[in-house]
Amino acid sequence: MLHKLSGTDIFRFFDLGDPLRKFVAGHLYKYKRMFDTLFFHIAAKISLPDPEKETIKTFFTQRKFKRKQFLLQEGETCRQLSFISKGLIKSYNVDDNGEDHINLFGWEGWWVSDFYSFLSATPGQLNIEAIEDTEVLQITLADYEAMLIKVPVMERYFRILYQNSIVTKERRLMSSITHTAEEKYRHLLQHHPELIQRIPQTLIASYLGLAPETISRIKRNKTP
Amino acid sequence: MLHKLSGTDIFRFFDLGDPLRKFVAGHLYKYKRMFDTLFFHIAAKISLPDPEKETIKTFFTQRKFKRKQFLLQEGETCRQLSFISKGLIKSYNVDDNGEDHINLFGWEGWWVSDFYSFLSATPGQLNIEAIEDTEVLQITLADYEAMLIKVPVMERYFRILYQNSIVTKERRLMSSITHTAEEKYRHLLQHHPELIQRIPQTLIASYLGLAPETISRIKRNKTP
DNA sequence: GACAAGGCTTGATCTGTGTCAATAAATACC
DNA sequence: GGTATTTATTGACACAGATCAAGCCTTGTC
Repeated sequence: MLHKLSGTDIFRFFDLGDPLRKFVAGHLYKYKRMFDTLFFHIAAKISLPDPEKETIKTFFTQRKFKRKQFLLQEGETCRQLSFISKGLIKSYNVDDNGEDHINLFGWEGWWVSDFYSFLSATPGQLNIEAIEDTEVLQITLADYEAMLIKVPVMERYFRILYQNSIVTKERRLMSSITHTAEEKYRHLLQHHPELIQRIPQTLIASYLGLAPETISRIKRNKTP
Repeated sequence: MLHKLSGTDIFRFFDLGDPLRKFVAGHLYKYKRMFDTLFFHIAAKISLPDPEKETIKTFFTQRKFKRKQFLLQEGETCRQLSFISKGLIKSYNVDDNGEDHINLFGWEGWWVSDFYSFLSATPGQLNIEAIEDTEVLQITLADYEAMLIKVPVMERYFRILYQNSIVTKERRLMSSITHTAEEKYRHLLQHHPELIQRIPQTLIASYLGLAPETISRIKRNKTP
C-alpha cells in the first residue's frame, strides 16, 4: 500500500492544528484506551495488522502528568519518546538571559521528545512541560529500535511521519526568517485559530519568537 | 543491525559541514561513478546487499547542471528528489519584496528537493540553483515509492536520514529565534568554517536571515 | 591585460520590535 | 466569594539590525 498524499493531507497529523483532534478525543473517551489514539494515528499512514498491534503495545508504558508537571527537564537525558494520547504540552529551552523559547506545542496525536538527546542518549537542553493534564505512551530508545526490528512496517510509519515533519519545520523556519512579526501572527491565526483559544498569548509569543506586547499591538492595529 | 548513534555522528551526514565530504570527493574521483557516493552514504546508516544496490540503480537517472543553472524554479512542481553526488546548490525562495531567502545549501551527500512540492505533487515556491557545476542522481515520486516497496530496507535508511534532519532543522529554528545576528554568524563560523570559504558572504547572510552589511560589521568588530 | 561584474566594507540614517513600567482584566485558588 | 496570581494592554523609550549610498577590491572574461 502506497501512502497517498494530497496537498492538505500532508499536514493532517503534523502541524499545529490537527483537524482530527476533536474526533480523536471523542474516540478515546469512548474506548478509554490510550492505544486507540496511537493506532488511529498509525492507521492514517500505514495499515497495521492486529498481531503487530499487540506486539507494539508491549513496548510502551503509560504515564500521566499533571498541569505544570515536567516530562523532561534541561540537563536530563531524554530517555523516552512520548506519544500524547490526551492533553497539551510545551517544549522549550531557556537562553542565557533566562528567557523561555517555545520549540513546539504538542497535543493528542503528537510525538514529543528532546529528539537530539533521545537519539544520542546525552543530556539535552529542552524542557517539556504539561500545559494541561496530559496522558502519554512512552517508549525508550532501546525499545524504539527493538520495535522497528520486530515490526518493520513501523519504519515506514516513522519515515512518513518524519518526512511530513520536515516539511512543516522547513516552513516554520522560512516563516521565521522572512516574515515580519505581524505576518507571523496573522499566519498562525489564519491556519491555527484553535491555538489562539487554547494557549495563552504569552506562550504564543514565545513560540513565534515575539514579545507579548508586540502581539497586543498587532491585535489593536488591524483587527477592527 | 541497529543504527548506532553518537553525539557527533548524528550530524555526520546531515548538517552543514559533512566531515566525510573530502573523502567522498576523492572516492568519487577514483571510481568515477556517481552511485558510489550514494551507496557510501547509505552504508553509513544501513547495510545494503549488492543485489539491492542493483535494484536501486534502476530507479535513478543521472543529470548534470552547470553553475547558475536551475534544478527547479518557483511555480514548477518538483518532480524529482535529487541526491547530490558532486557540486554545490542553493535552495531559496523569493519573498513579496523580491528578496531571496536561502533555505539550505547542499553538496556531495545531500538530498535536495522542494519537499512539500515533491510529496504533494503540487507547484512549489522554492528555487534550486547550482552554485557550482553539479551532478545529481534523481528519482521521481512514483519511483521513490516503488523503490521503498521493492527494497524495504530503504525505509529504514530514509527514516534515519529524516530523523537526523529533524534534529538539525529544530536546532536551526531555535538558533534563528533565540540568537542575535552575531551569535548566529559565530555559531556558523565555529561549526562550519568550510562554508565561509566555499560560499560568498552575501549568500551566507541570506542563509542566516541577515543583511550582508551586518556580517561585515560583525567581522570588523570582533575579529582583531 | 583591460574592462566588467560581482563581492566586500564603511558610514549615515531609519525603523520595527524589544524593553521597562504601570495598570487593568481575567482566572485560579482556598 | 474574595484575595492572589496570571495574563493582557498601553505608553514611552531604546537599540539591533535594516536600508541606502558610495567607494574599493577581487575575480572572471575575451
